[in-house]
Amino acid sequence: MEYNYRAIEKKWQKEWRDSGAYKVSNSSDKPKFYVLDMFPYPSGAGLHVGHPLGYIASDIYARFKRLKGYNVLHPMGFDSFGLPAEQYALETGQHPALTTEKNINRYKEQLDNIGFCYDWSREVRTSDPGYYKWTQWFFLQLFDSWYNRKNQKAERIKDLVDIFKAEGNTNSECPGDKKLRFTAEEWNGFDNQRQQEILMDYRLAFSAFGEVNWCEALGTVLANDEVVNGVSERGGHIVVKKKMRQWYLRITEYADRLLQGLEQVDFSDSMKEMQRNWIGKSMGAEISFRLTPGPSPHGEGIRDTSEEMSGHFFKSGNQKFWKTLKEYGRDNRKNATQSEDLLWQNLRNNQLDIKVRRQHAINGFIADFALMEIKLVIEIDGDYHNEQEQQEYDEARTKYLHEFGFDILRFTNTEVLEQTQSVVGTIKKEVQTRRQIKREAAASPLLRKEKGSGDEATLVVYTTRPDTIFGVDFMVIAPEHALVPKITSQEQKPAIDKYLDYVKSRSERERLAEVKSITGAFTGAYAINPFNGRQIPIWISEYVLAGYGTGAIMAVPCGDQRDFAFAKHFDIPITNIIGDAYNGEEANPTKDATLQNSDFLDGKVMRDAIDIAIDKLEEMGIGKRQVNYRMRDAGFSRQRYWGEPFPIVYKGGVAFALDESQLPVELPYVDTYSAGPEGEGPLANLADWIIAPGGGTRETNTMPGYAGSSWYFLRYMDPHNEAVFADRKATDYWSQVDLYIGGTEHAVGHLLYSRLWTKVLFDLGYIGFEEPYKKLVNQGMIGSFIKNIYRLNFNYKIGDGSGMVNVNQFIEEFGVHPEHYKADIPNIFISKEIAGRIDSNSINEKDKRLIDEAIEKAMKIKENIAGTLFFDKYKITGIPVETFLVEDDKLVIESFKVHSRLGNQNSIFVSSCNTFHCGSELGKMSKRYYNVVNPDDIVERFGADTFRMYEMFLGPVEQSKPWDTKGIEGVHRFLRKFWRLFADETKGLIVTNDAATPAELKVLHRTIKKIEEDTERFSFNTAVSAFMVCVNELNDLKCHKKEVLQSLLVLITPYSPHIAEELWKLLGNEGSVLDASFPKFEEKYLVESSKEYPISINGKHRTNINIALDAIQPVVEQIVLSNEVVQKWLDGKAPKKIIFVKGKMINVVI
RNA sequence: GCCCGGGUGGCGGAAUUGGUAGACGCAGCAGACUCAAAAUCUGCCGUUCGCAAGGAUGUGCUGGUUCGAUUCCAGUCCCGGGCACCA
Repeated sequence: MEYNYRAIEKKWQKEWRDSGAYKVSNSSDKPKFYVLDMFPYPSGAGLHVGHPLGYIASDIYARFKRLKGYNVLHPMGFDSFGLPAEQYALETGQHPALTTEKNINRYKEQLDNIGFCYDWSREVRTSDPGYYKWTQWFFLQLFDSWYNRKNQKAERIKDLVDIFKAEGNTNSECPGDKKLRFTAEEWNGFDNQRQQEILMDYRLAFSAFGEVNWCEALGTVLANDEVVNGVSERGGHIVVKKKMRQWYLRITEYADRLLQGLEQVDFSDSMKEMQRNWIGKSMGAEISFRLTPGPSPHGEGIRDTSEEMSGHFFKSGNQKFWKTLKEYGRDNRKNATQSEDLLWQNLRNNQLDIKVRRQHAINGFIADFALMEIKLVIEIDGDYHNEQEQQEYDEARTKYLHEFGFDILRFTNTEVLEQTQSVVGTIKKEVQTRRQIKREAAASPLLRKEKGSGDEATLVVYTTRPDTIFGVDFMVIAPEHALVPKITSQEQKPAIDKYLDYVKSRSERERLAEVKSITGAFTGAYAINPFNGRQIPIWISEYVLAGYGTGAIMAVPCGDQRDFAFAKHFDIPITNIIGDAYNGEEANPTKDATLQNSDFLDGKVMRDAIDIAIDKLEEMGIGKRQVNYRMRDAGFSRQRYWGEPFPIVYKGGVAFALDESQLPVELPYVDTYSAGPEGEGPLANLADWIIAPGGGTRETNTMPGYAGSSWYFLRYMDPHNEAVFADRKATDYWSQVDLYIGGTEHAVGHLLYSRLWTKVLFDLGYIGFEEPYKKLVNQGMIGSFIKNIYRLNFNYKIGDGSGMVNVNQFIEEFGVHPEHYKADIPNIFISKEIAGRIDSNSINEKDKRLIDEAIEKAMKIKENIAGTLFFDKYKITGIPVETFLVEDDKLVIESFKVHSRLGNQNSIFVSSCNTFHCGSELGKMSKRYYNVVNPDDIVERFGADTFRMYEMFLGPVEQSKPWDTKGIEGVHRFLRKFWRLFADETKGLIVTNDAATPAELKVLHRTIKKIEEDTERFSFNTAVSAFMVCVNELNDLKCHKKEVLQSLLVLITPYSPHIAEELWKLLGNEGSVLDASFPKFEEKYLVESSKEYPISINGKHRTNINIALDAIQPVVEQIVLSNEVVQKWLDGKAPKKIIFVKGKMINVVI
């Protein structure tokens, strides 16, 4: 009875399919376990051996959990919307629906060959209308939600509208347009269109104008991947930025929760780190700097900061006036009005649990009362000015205080005098609300300022190092910064304009490419250091990005390398604030130096000074703690065909959601895939479809690839439900994915988006959990060697040789690319050794002679073929050669001539020895390297069980490693050996019912323990090796006992299910081994009475002695010392010390 | 540049808390069976000295802690992955 794996595997795969062995129920007494693979995009190339690595790992784990008594959900599906199918359609005219269907069928066939335990009845495809109906539905939920920062969760738009009706947006900042402020009255006065526009600035799915890569020549928008060095990857056409209306997901609102959620999930450190980097949270401060006057090109300039105005309205940028101001405040306090005094009596001494200052100077103003902590000013409108004048002052003052983040509460004299308690109550309430907001703001992206903004009088910078404020030698703002035209001085205008032209001429790619070049221009304007009044020049430079922070930085050259380089390049004097820690040669970004030349921070360690500095800035009202995120809102529309249509119609320019009952919006059939008239997606060409039945025009963008994959794990739970995306009972039962396996390439994209969707669904009450994936395991890539052959460069002239052939002409003439040209051109191939010498310019005479001879030979052959041939002497090109034509880096020349796309009978090989070597380097498995190994071939040769075990045996799942088909023999031999424990070729089944010996039981239970532990911690490679050890030992013991073997069979089922099932049946068992229960490990079989102790002398292992495990130290010492090896090493001396670690080892120190 | 991994035989890799480094497999060498091949089985297999017994040395490199370090600490080099004028 032979191990006929082909027959066995086919038989059981059919059996499992017919009996529905892997069908999973949503109701079970067993505990649930959800094992999920990242579903594949079904590409035309099919699977290669790298793909199933993760699938095998998850399959093993799923089967293991099933044996352990869990109800296991282990589904599979297809991420079937995507660009490649559309690209293919564009090239061949085949509809993506057809090619996708074809590819999926091939994938399923390949997957079934490997024997996975998927419940195919739960298969999902993102391109199915029954599936994307719900993707569209999710989009509508996002569209109909906003993020309530107070409650830190998504809420419905109608609740937001209620708030606006009642109080406007005074208590919540608008995330879309941070400057937008309106009252309830104003809101109610807006027309519907205006209201919808405002709501769009709050929606979690919103539309806005964004830049896309527009390629005029191709008439389409390109993904970032498709753009290389500013031109299209295909064809090399110019690509420009074009503004288009796009959909976005407001993921930035969830930045903090996405960050915090990482604490609750079991992802690898590097994975978490990648997500943290992506979110890019940094803590720092925003600091407002006053500007000194600089004559503007328009002659307006900035208002003179030393200007003094009448009344108690002051503006001052320098200390002299600050002082004057303070004196003025003191005077006012002495001459307070009656109402001021009355209110003061009610506010002083922390009566409202907050410190209130009276007649306090804030940035050039004297406020009647100032509550610095919450940035609130209380003013009592007196009656000693005429009304007109008073209003002007108030207006100006309000404006300026707003600029510094203060709000003003106004009361009249009469109010204060007559309704004192009501006034105090109002203040009290305001204090509470503002404190609450402040708390939230500290924990959310709320406080982010509008990018690139700034106002005329101040420059707001973001810094993580406010402690270095005395080391600021210049400011740098982004060239796109709104302040640039306003502050540029007359003299500097030409230089700035020139620089701006230069920046415009550079594509984003270029700006990013030349990281180290230093460019910039001086604006002629100065900012004022608020602490020492120093004038700081303001520069612009492309190294400061408009999109991050405030688009402006304070440059501290002694502490930041880029700032340092900039200062050196433009000869800006450098202030040293860290003494010896700065050597003048390079910046020192330390946080541990002690500050000098830093006024009130002198002597402080920088790390501690950060908080002190911010406190001071806050107290002065010119700075605040600020959290910044690198993450941007996620673009959610594509100008493509093969994706989910949006359930959106436009009426009068306003986007409206379709009603749920109108879903799905099915993707209409098209026969051309070219872009719409304005570069929209192909859907824009369908004049009929665009007109929506209920009026209005449809959105012609489609959703991106990650739309469908953001929630697919939920659909598996209840895949055929037509009423909801999944029944709440089903999502409550299956809940989080317990184990998610997939590649690192989705670390930030897919994982972040699906975490976002899950959080939104949770907030809206649709599901009961907030994180989709409890544990994530990343499988490594399986690489493959790329074998390179080196060809002597040549040119081939057609016909009479009147012109050299360029590639396009060649293709026209011969119908193939020259590289694939199989005709009789006598190509000359150079062996790796000589090629290496050519590359390193150390080519010797012999090499030259060999090559010259080859050329001569080629020329002779050439006489028989048309055209003219030229060789480029001693210049070579490495070309990937089909790996199956190379053995141990040696080219199989005869096969090459026949089977390679590069070879023909005239091929000439130049080598300095008998064999012809190719180059070899580790790389990706890819069609274009001709190194793809197809799992079907491996399964055909060795069987699915061997393939599964070998993939696991290669090394840890998480690790990347090269594929080597040779090694698979070992695993195959192991399975045959395993089979022979049960059956003999001639005698048939040889399993006996004899009782197992202690030695056999020991082997078995040691294996049970090892397999259980290793499987549980995803150490599948060591588990396979444990099986090998076990089989070797049972073989040595000649053990064929059912008692032992049957348990072993269950153990190995997850790894090699087919052979296990077959032998299970042969042993006469009823039912399937899939439903057996995992053998129970029993310690008692492993208990030993003695141990072969390793004996070390001075830490070096010398011998082993068998000693009883319960022996106590004195006895052990005696035994050890009497040992002859130990005696020899002691050489008559007495040991200094004997270290005895019970059950481990003994070390004698001499 | 920053962040995260990782460096162990000819190769893939093992050593779970500091305790016999190199499990298991591949490749290689020697042998058995065979007319032969395949298949199978046995032995050897880090380097080095030695006929052997046995010794020296050895986990990228340099130091340190320890009775004892692949494992812990400091520094350094190299490789892989991610991010990148991010203030």
